[in-house]
Amino acid sequence: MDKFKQFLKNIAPITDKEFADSISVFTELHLKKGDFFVKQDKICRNIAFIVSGTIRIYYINQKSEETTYSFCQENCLTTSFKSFIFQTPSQLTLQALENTVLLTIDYDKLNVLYKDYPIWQNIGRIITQNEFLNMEKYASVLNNETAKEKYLRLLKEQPNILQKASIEDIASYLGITRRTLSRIRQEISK
Amino acid sequence: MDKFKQFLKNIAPITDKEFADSISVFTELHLKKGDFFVKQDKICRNIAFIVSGTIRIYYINQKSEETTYSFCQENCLTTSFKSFIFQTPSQLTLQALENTVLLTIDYDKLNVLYKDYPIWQNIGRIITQNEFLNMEKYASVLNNETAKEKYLRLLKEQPNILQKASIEDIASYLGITRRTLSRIRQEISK
DNA sequence: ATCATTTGAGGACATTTGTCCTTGTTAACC
DNA sequence: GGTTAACAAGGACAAATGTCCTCAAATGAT
Repeated sequence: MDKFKQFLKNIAPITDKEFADSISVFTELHLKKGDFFVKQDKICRNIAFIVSGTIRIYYINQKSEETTYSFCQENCLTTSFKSFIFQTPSQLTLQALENTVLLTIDYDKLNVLYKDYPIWQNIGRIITQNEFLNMEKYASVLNNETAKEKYLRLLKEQPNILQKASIEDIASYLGITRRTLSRIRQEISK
Repeated sequence: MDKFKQFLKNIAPITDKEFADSISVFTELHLKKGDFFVKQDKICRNIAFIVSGTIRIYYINQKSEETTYSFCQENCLTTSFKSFIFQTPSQLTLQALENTVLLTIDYDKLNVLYKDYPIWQNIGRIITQNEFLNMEKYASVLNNETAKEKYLRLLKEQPNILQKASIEDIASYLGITRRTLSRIRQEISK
């Protein structure tokens, strides 16, 4: 709970009272390794704060290959954004890579918060902005960096992902093949 | 003006009265080919609706190369998003690829609209969402498509960009070199 | 514990892409 | 109108990455 409060306070000046009122509509959800938080083609009803654990988001691309969209870890929010905001079927799948604890809120309850607490409007807007900036950064990396640079960046930014995700998952996140990632790892280990 | 009204109505149900009140705080700006709308390291004070023309957004990457971030055309919004929302120096440069007509509004005036007209809060939120979804799409393309696929996609989605942007600009947008783009174009022309 | 399945490393070769360069063409400027 | 600079095409070779594959180790299930 404290983690979530701190997370929100870093976004907007939510009062303790507002937080206490709000937190009561969140639900704690425990996922086991391999469990799904959102499945493809289902409408994503919830957005979640990750208290602990790791969620892998992926989709099936035009070539029918699984592509990792992102790895979400502790102290981050996770959802199938497009599906959640439009309440349409999700193209993304969200799956726990390890046992994971979430604080979730569903679409209707979030809209009640938006209505009752103006601060939540700010929080919602800022979160969307942050998601945009993250995606912009990711696109810039994909556009400008070599396979090796992208891998080293991931190691630096999410060092523990290596212990949690498979080589396959990481390769598709970086937009390269397993073979290329294997070569890079070999080269680095020297 | 009508173009802009239609654009806004497609986003949120703004009334004719609200539109008439709002439009008065926008400024029409005419850029000649080559003129800058936003320069790197300056704070981006304005957001603009493109009435006609084309804006190229680019940045200098870690290897000191110009990288095209996007091509914005008629009936779209354009700004250096991060710089505008945080009012911090822009990493992006926005330049007209041809004579361009804009409707612009500055940061302070937009915040007045947010305050006075709740509908503008919605518009602002939805625009941010759309920007996110565009960026998500772009990242997905960069991650999954080959050079040729990316080029064909650009041809399909922004066919007239070829007449307006240089091969260099297009190559950096697609994350490939001039040489590769030249080969693709040769192959296609057969 | 045993067997089957999944996963990661890496060989061999093909393909794609990049680098460096030259050339011809177009466009811009005095 | 002639000169210069910018731009696009493409040759030759190098480097990076992908494809297909095998093998060994790790993991999971019975």
